[in-house]
Amino acid sequence: MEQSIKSLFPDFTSTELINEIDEVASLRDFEPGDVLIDVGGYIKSVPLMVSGLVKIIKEDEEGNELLMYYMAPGQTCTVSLTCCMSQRRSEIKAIVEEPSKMLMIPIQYMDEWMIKYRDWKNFVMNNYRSRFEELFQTIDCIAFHKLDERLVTYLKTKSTAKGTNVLQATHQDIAYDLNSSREVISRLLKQLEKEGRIKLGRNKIDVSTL
DNA sequence: ACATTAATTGTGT
DNA sequence: ACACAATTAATGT
Repeated sequence: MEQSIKSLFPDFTSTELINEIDEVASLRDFEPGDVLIDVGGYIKSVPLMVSGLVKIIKEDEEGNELLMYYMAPGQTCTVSLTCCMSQRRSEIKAIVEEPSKMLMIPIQYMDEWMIKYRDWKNFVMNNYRSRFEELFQTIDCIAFHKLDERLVTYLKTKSTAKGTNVLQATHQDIAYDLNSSREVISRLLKQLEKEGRIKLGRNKIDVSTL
């Protein structure tokens, strides 16, 4: 246990911190479709990702979604950190995409750990930085690039996040993530296939040649 | 193995 | 964006 925490979260250097995590955290399993946190919700525990994949989306009043970024093993939910520190409600929704395990840490430890453990603070800050970078990239993509380029970026991001070249998704799923329509995605995918950049199949997209 | 049906994908307007 | 056609996978008989 101790070893796996160390290798997953290299930022944790002090044994006191690791021991305390070991003590107060509970390991929980999540299934695809589970909602970690919804818009407007408060949070009671901060998750440390051990395995799996979670997607973070922004949702507007009409229920239109937009993929923000993925949360992968070794990371934490930045939003839940801000939420618990300032007692604010969540602006986003987190949906489990692949069976996942996470260490749940009750939020009452957060304030204390920030002061007590330098390495915890580092971890949180590093996490912030990488999340911000990802977000900037996403914003850049939305603001300055056409949908076809966004789609390519999306496919690349998704395949690295999932660690596979064959993505399991319907055109509709992708359309939701990019806040577009299914027909448009179908046509763009078809185009990419014609260009020989991907291979299409029902419910799957082979991205290995992208 | 075949028919039925639901889900996914393709296309024209 | 909508309507509909075509194709594919899943399921029952």
